[in-house]
Amino acid sequence: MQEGAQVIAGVQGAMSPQQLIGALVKKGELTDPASPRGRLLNAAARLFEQKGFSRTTVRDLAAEVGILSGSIFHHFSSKEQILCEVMKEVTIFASARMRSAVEQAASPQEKLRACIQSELEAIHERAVPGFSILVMEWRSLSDKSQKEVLLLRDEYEQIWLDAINSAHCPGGDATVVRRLMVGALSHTYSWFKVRENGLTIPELTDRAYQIFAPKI
Amino acid sequence: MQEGAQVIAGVQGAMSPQQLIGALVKKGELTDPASPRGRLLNAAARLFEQKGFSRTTVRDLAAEVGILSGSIFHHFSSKEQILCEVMKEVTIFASARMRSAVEQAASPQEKLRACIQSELEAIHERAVPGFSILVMEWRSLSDKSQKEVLLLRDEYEQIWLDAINSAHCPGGDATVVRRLMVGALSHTYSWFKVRENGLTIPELTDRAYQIFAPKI
DNA sequence: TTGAATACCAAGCGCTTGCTTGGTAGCGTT
DNA sequence: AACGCTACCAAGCAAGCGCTTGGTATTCAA
Repeated sequence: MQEGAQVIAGVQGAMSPQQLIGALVKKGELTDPASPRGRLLNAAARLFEQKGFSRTTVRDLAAEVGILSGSIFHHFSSKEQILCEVMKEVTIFASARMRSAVEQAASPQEKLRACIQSELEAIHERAVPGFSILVMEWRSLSDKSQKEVLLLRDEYEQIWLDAINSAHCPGGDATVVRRLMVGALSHTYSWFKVRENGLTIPELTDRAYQIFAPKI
Repeated sequence: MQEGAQVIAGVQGAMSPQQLIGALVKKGELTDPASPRGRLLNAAARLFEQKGFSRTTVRDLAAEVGILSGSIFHHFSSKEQILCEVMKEVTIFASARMRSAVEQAASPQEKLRACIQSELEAIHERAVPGFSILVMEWRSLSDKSQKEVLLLRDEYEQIWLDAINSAHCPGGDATVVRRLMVGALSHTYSWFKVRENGLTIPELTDRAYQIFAPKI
């Protein structure tokens, strides 16, 4: 059993989101989504993403999980701490997801494409609920919390930078390219809808790849 | 003198922001920034951009122009209306600015480059204070206000779409390309700083152009 | 000289906000 | 049976919020 899980973990791309979450929970890197704290974090991720951090009240959040607002502060010390914890867990999960997607890809070009698709899936599928919060609500965090999240964020960005460098994208150094790309991709949250019978995520990935990847 | 101004207006790219604002005020399209209402709108644009709409209180805004909070509602019916008016005036000004920049450019490629540079200047120079609000605070507007702003926004976007189409950018239809671009460019607000002795705006324009324009 | 319009003050209302406090029900351990 | 721990409720506080009301000083046209 353990060995079987190891094998599956080796080909992580084949892991379902639930499997990946389970593995990360076991390692103690994520909060169990079935626990009271975990349910609060998931609900907060959804609400902060839908309505924005400052337009979400602790009463909204409490109602979402079926408790009273005061009870939230048995699990968290402040509303801002909830945002911080959400961002940290979202980052950890998105990193693990993208790393496994990149590992599955063979060529540098495919790795870059995997990054793009992984981030788009994180934003639009249920893959990583709350991912867009990372960009949209950054200013709602205190300086102290920003530093905490940034430590985890660096891992995530390093995967991107490696992919961009290896693929030899145009537009100068990888940092600038990545920053332009994170803007382009995260902004899709406000206009791209999966359900409409228009663009699909793989198609949108293609468009972005055509733009950012080197044209031969 | 008047003729001289006319000549300069003909080559509108040479107009200073103050001249352009003056012309638009004369046409009744913008509020006079020297009027009480105009000073409130300018202060609101600065504050909403710096701190975000919901983190800016009417008391903050009142203090910024040196009046009491209640006096604001002599000029506006609600805080949200202020945001709406700011967005409308910002859009009108940015449209006029970009149109003149595009008219000055000769080739389709130069027109696209002019669009990119104009939008980056709008975001980062004092050129169009509050421009980033258009993207960042969109969700803070009511549906009704969104429609009002959208009418003006369409003009602005049409300039972009024409430029993208004429320049034959990769990445499929112009609408998607523009949407990826607006994300990339507006997100620069949170990482690009003019003062640092790093990238300049023309240099950043080049990077973005290299990415989005067709490579030969 | 009067009257209307503009721009603002002074005071505060009603509501919502994040958060606190004191207490309790359920549960597993000893 | 007694304990301690977790998870929660019930009630509400203090502060801050957008906004209202009634009144005043200044300006300018009639």
